[in-house]
Amino acid sequence: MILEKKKTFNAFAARQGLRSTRQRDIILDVFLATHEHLSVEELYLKVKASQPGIGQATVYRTLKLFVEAGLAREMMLPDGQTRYEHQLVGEHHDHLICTGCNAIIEFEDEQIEQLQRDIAKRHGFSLTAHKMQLFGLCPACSSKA
Amino acid sequence: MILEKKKTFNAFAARQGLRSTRQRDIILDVFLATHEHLSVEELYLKVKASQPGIGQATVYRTLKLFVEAGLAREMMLPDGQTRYEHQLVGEHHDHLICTGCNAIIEFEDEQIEQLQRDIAKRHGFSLTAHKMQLFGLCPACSSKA
DNA sequence: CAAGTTATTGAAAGTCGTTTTCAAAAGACC
DNA sequence: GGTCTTTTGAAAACGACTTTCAATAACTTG
Ligand SMILES: [Mn+2]
Ligand SMILES: [Mn+2]
Ligand SMILES: [Zn+2]
Ligand SMILES: [Zn+2]
Repeated sequence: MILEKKKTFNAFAARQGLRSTRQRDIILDVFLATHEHLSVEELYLKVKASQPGIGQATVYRTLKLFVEAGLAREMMLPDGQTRYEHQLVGEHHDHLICTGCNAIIEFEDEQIEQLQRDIAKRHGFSLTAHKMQLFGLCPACSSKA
Repeated sequence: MILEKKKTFNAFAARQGLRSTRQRDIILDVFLATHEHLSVEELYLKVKASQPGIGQATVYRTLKLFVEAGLAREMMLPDGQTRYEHQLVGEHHDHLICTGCNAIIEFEDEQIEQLQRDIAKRHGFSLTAHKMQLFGLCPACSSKA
């Protein structure tokens, strides 16, 4: 699975005439080893553990390549940092976010997706993407408050 | 209606012990005269037309007060600028955005809202807010492409 | 309404995430 | 290896916003 994603990226790189570098390999390994919604800074710190000399700019640049290659998705939470998460082909989910502890729960709701398509259609729009985030307090944070 | 909103703000200001200033009056007037989703910069330029000496920081500060007072809502589009729009008590809408011409269409969908509440409930969350934006091409932009 | 107190203001500096610049280093191809 | 390009890291630049601070304006009180 991880191997498959590496192949996806290598194929993308070849297609784009990108060179294969040690830095991109490490960043890809670190990214694929995570299962969260990490900010560039967080990723950068993890990457530096494997390879101290690596530059922040390279991490920024490389994550954008992952998005182009289709294996990462960019997301913005209200904290003003861009975060990246794995993107599986043909899959999509939205987020339920605890404003107390920043926990993120992923969900899919085909009914909502359909209603969204209906709304777009009603206005003659050709829909290309959407963003939906629900904010509240998770059970633990609710009981604390 | 505009008068009523001014009263809302004055009541808020009184409650908070805020002073009534010429700057806040002008910014409120300009804000209430708009019907779009304006960035701070756009608002600032409009405000400067009425009152050239006014500072950008004052516009930033004042718009936050409007949000606290409940008469404005803050929104973020992917362009990285905070925008403000009118907020009517008890009303809510989401946005359908054309990525071609940046047109914004507002919509409400009680079915989706209900499904969102269901999702939150299913995860034991107490929902406090949500953000939903649909992206695509409006009819005009679709036909161009 | 003058004096005293405190909030507000505008300009400029600071912050923070991100992007760009640029010279050195590394990859690709011969 | 030699040549041509891409990539890299450090540092500077950027852009939206926030903070600082001294001057000014709004209330309060006598
Ligand atoms: Mn996710
Ligand atoms: Mn709106
Ligand atoms: Zn929580
Ligand atoms: Zn359009």
